[in-house]
Amino acid sequence: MGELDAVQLETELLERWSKEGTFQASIDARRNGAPFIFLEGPPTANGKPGIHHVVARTFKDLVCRWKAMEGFLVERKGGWDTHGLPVEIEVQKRLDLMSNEAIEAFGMAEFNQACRESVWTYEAAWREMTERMAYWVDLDNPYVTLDNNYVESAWWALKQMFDKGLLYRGHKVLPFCPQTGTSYSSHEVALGYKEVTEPSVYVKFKLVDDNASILAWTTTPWTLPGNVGLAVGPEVTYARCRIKEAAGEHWTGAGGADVGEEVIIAKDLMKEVLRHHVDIVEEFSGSALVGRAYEPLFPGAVPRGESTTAWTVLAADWVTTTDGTGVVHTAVMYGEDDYNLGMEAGLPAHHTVGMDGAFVPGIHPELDGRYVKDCDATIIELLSASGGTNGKGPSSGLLYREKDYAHDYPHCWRTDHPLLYYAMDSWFVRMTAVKENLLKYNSQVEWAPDWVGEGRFGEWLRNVKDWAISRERYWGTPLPVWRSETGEMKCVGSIKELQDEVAKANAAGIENPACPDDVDLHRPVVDEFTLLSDSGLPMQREPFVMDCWFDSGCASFAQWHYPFENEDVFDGSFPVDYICEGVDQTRGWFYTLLAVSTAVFDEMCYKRCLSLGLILDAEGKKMSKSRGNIVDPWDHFNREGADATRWYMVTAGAPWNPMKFDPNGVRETYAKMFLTLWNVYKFHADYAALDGFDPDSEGVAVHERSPLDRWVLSRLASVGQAYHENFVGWDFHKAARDLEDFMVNDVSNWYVRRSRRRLWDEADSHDKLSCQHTLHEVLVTVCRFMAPISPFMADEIHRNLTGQSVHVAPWPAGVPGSLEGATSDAWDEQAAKATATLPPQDSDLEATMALVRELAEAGRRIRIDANRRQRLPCAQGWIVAGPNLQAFHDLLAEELNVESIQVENDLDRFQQVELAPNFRALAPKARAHVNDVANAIRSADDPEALLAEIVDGGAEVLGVLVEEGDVEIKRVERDGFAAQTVEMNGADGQSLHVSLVLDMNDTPALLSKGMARDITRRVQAKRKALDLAIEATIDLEVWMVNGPEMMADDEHWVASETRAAGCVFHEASATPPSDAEHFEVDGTTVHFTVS
RNA sequence: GCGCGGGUGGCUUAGUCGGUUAGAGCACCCGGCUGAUAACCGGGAGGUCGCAGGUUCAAGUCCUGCCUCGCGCACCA
Repeated sequence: MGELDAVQLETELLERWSKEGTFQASIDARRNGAPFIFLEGPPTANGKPGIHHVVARTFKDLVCRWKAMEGFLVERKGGWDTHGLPVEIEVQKRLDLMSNEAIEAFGMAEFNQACRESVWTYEAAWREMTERMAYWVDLDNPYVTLDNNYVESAWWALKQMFDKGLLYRGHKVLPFCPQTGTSYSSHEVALGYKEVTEPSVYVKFKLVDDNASILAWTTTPWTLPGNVGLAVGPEVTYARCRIKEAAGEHWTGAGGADVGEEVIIAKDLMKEVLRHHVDIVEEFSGSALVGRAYEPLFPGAVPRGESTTAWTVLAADWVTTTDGTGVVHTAVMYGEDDYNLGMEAGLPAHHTVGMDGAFVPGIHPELDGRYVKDCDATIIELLSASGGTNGKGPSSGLLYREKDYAHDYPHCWRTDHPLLYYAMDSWFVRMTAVKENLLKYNSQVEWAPDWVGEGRFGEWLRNVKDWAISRERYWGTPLPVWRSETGEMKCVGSIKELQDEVAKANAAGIENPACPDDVDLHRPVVDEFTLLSDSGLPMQREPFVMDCWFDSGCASFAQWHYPFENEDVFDGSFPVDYICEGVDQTRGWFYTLLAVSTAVFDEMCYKRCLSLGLILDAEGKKMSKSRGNIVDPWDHFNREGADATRWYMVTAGAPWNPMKFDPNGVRETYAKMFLTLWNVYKFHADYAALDGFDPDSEGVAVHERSPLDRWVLSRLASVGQAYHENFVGWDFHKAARDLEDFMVNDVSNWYVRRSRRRLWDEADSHDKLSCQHTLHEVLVTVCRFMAPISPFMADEIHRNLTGQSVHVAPWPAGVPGSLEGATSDAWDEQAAKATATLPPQDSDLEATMALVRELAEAGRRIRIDANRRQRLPCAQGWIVAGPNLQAFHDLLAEELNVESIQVENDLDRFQQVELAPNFRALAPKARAHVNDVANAIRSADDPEALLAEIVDGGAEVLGVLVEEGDVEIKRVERDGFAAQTVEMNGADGQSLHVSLVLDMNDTPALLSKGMARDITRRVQAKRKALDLAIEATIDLEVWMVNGPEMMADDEHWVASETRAAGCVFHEASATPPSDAEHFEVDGTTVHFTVS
């Protein structure tokens, strides 16, 4: 029997699949089926694939394969995400172009060319991984987001939005990364929150015409030079406090206040903020402060311009007293609320910080030109100086306190630098205008798990913000909007339109480069076109590219170059049936798909979405390059194979739960599921070959087969049915765990073990044929069920058994996709049943066999308790109570090693009654006494008598009338017998107590027989050690010291079992040769030689 | 801070409507069985079911608070 080499098996199959075109065949075979549309979330190929990609691809693949087996037509177009910041950053690192200036000096065209190439860096690695793991997807005709066709479709979509008024140009405060020079949308920001501890400061804003200062708090000292206002809550109560005495020694950090100095702060926050003993001089509401002027902290940093409200106190109803001082420092350009308030109140809008993240000249000699995040200490120092930064503060300076403040702050998801909130020009999609539709379509999606859709994703949609889609970058889908000086705008939705507009501009005398049909829709090419506005002005393209999430959000139609081509294909495949990605895509792809389809088509995009949990390492830590705990899928592909890796990933837990990837788990899966399956198959195949078994020959009707056969077939049907239902409910892990358990425990450890002797029979027999058919049917069906999860071994075995690939085989639970009028939206159970191929179920038989197996185990326990070795037979075994097991008496006798099985009808001979309280029934009657009553029942002196009384109308126990339903009657073996009792659930739901009793008396015949078995076992082991062929014959000689009298029949039995042509049992006086094997059992020493 | 999902022997995990002694696998120990595979069977050791309260005759399960891990939201001053 050949050893299993899973890796070789798989690589050979891969070759075969590729030679035979099995993937295509599996699609073609369902050409007439109803379509099931899968949409691939495009990965970027400029990073190496890891084990988490294998997980996602396994779940994508298994659903597609499953649906295909159900008869659906499942085409699977691959895709690549090729634009965006990740690509640019890779290239920037490689070419050492760490700023936008550097890129422009290098040349935008050259830079973008480098990006275009960089995108494919790991394509080969992705392809190899994809093929090796058997993810069936069409990588030869994928959609690629950088293709002109794809970009053109994206342009078309933008124009739809533009025409609907959903695309607009705005000026907003956005999270901005000075390193990459670009702002981010909220879903990108969400990728980069990190907890940081930074100095926060309480600053005194000295009032003009008053000695008091208003205290305000900020966590971003770098925004202080930009301060132009203070916001107070009009309803909030503020207190004017006078410092009573100097602070104690516990003061830490910079800042302070002199005795007699006065500060204004929200009354509720005095305790929180003030570190001095103070007297409250006065209390007033915030509105009393409104309009008061204060001294600018950095005079001259912001020009006053026309503003009359600059450096005064303003009212804002969003000011709270949950933290800070109840006074909000307002720097118009660096906070969303600040900006809105500033616009309302007419504060000067002036940048104190450049796009490079450094202070602009003229702020302060010590700050100008420095990166703002490096200036915290300097600013604190400047404020603390006597008189403060403006020289008009108190002698204690303008800083009251500094305090380290820990909070989550957004960081650039690519460069890890802190983001700055920064007012800038940007383009937006008005998602807030279609919020209701987003919610409506989301509610129609079948989410797995459902709480992601309702909870996490729903939450996100309820808080939806306009989508900032423009990026001040180079490599991406260019924003197709041209704009004139006066703000006239035109959005271009196709190449044709661009050509028309260029022609129009050229006709008006504008000079433009050529615009051929294959014009590259990227920067800088498109930047060079100047178009003509309706009023005759030149228009330049808005110099942005799109958020790359917008690209992938267009995948459902842009993959088909819709609407320029493939209109019918698109119409037939939208919305898609199924997508599957990691839960981290909730705000990524899951959102952008829905956002685009809602804005463009006013429709949902996907009907079902499987959201996968994160992949953690064996310790439960997130896998990341920096931690170095990434698992390389090839470690397992090359050791246990892709089958075991995939099966492990599916069985490790619910798909949406975080998965701890334990390399040892893969090994375990291999040893259990795949070795077992393979050996069962080999067992079948070897005998089938030996006997010339033909599965297509006339079989044996199931009802004519042995109970063992009917049992395993019934189990197959039960497990298969549940397997299918678990698939439908997304519980792939439960399905696979149950199938594995069935394979290992029911098929291998019981059915095959019990059937071995049936196949040894060298003559053709009805029973042998039944067994072969049964095993054949079990294996074929198991292979079909497991094929979606682990497609290799299932195919190998299926091909060998049927001559056909499992991947074109039908799903055993039915093939609804092939039925007339089928849709992918619902499993038509009635219709599908007609095509199901599961064998008949017999639940009584399953329950009976469960009992038989328990009795067999009970027998082993009895022997251990009684210290009787397994191979020494017992004369007799009694089965007490329970159902009729006649059909299994032979089997049990063999398992138990007893000469005969008898049914004992007199229960009392071997069993006694035990009573247990039924709390559910008893509790309402006995109430607080239930435990006392329960104990009384349990410890009754004479349970039989008590039971009789209960049955006879009820017994009074501690004042409670105990009736039949109040107790559970348990029958257990009587003390003093070699017996065990097992419990089973009868067909009527009653629990039955069945005892097994073994006769422990020895007779010469039993001792002889037992010895024969021991000798046989040793000789067989020796044969195996000598590596003899199964049919090889031997000569056997046996010597015994202190042995039992051997019966002639037993000696013959030993000879025949061990295929001993010559077999000699020597007289007790004979001396064995010195090289004889020997062993000892129950006081007998046995020597033997095999030759 | 708010929301979601977790926390059950060394590890992985099951646990229904609240019901008697919390179930399995891996690893470990002892024993058995085997022409049966990296197998199988029996037994053992190993559990304050995150912590603390509460409801109840009875809580891994329900309620409240807290701790902790992960994820998400808000992060504002």
